[in-house]
Amino acid sequence: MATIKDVADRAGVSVATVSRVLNGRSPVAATRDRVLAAVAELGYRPNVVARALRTARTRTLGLVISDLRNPFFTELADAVEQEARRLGYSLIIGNAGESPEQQDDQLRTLLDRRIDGLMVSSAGTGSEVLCEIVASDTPLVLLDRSVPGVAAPCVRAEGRAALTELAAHLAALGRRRPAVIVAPAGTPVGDERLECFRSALAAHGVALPPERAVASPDMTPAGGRRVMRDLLALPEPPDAVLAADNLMALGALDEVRARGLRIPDDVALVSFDDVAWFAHTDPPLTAVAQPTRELGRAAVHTLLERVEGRPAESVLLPSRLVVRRSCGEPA
Amino acid sequence: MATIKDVADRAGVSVATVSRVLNGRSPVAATRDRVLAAVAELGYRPNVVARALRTARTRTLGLVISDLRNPFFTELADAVEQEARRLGYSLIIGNAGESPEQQDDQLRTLLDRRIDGLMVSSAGTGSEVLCEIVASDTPLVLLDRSVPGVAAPCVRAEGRAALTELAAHLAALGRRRPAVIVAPAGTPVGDERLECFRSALAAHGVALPPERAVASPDMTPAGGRRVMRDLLALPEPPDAVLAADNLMALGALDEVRARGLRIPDDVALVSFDDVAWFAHTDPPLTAVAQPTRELGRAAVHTLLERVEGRPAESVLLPSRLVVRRSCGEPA
DNA sequence: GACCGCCGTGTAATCGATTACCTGACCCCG
DNA sequence: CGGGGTCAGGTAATCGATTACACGGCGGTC
Repeated sequence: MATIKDVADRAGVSVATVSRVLNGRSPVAATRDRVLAAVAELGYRPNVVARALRTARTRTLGLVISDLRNPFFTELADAVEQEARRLGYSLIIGNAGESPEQQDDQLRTLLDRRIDGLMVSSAGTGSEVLCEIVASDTPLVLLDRSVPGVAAPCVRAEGRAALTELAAHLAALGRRRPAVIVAPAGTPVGDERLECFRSALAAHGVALPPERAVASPDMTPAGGRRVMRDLLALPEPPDAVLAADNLMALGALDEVRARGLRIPDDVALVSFDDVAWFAHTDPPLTAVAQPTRELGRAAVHTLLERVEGRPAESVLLPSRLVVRRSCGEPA
Repeated sequence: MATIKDVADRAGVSVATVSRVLNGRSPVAATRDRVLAAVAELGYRPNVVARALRTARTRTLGLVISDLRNPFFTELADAVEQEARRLGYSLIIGNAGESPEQQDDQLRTLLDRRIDGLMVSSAGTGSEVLCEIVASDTPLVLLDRSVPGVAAPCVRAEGRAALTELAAHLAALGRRRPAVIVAPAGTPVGDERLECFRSALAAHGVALPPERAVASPDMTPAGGRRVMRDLLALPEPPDAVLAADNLMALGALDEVRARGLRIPDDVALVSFDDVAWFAHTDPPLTAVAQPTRELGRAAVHTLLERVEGRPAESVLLPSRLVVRRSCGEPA
């Protein structure tokens, strides 16, 4: 593999000149042409490892997500990668698989690779490594999930408007006994969404008592299914269920089907998180859609502000309600 | 951030000694303890960029996949990452988004980062960059999709046994007019699977005429849906359809539903590729399951053979039929 | 007691780039 | 025609690690 020295020899100049040409700091056409010709002939590509060592910049960002196999995060990661690439950065994705230990492992690996900045959609609550990162002032942006005690800008979606709309939608369809399958304990976003939904319902004179807001043990279809079973076993079972995440919604759907109940006739189902698959379920699921791709883009922009030394602020984007058919047809 | 020199100063030894201790080449307990104490006190972590420059090894593998948002590839990527990490390597994932240009872009980026080896699940047919990679003898393994003209070991699944089983399954359920939604042109694996299925059907006296083996324009739900529409418009519409990929199967399912037909009563549907979601569709889809995680693991092992200078061979793993309810209940 | 060999450790070269600093050619002006 | 300014481009230091080589101290052997 050709090095800058080979190019210099071939063009009959010094390595410094080659470097200058390649970085656009040589205005002299004659030498520049010779150098570029040599680059082309040798198929030279700069060694980014050496460059990173010298400049202390890798032009690489890191993204640690809680679960790569969750389609919401897959799309988020894809959006982040595209935007990073568009702006001349590479992205390294680390998958935490919803395990705090694996998350820490991924964080360490990314730090060791001297990435220029880090985005984290944290699994579980505050991590020691995250605090170290803040302390070491590596640019950090929290994505989708804020972490208490970690002072870093957070890019996420809020659901107030969409949940207000959802409450109205359900009320208009005559649903009086809503329930929520809440995210596992320790997800502050989840609590916030719950309160939002509760107050939006109250505005229509509909109550959301604690026994109908049940936390799932984990963010999986199995967890969602379990909670749905418990909800349906209630003396007054719900006539509409909101699941706080797409995987739990899926599990809830399974439980409803397994009991031979029909959606939306017997119970309405809504998911927080819209993923492409929901358009293909039977019936297509009404969902609160987070602006996934915008979140990814905003995260990259916010992070690059920090990378380039400017202060950066948190970003809160609106979600919107996507009405399909899982709550019944509007009149 | 502490460097090896800081550690050396603190421990009162030279950088060479620190390096030797850290790489296990110093058997002397006394100095080793001093060095390790200094490492701990300073929170020293070796600069992998510098190490990579010196040793010309990054302990990083690259994976380029055709579409990150396709759940089959997501799971594949996850499996590859886990196995790589288990063996002490990092993985950088590049998403080609089913675009050959973007694939080439990702390949170049990975080469520039001086990864030790590369796994590619290629979008489209032979790429110039892929040939360059083979020529530059960067260790390369093809994953899931072989590429004609690229001499590299290929790790993929074959479907003979599963398709034979599927043919028997369909025959036993009285399906006489099977059809196939074929992968877009230029996917050799697709043709092979088609032939496999055709001959397996022939063994049961069932024909698969060309008009019932239609290639989709692309690997998307929309493409699958379009082909399904054409198939159902045939004078003799099929009574069982095999889609060559999970996304096309999804589109096919939509079209069947949109027409008010029922699965399996009016038409049976089978997907090549099993993904977690298929257990949650209505009805749950029968599918040919590739051994996704094993494929990922095998790809890493094969690649590391090449990385460590040993010859490596192609791997062909068996698929298996997962019978759910989309072809009808067995008698 | 001298010599040899072994072994632990330090010195310095090296990987491939970037860049501060210096040199020398050329031009312009007085 | 000489001095100073401009500027292209070369020399060499540098980033943080690894590692070949040199060196010195110690122990064993004759």
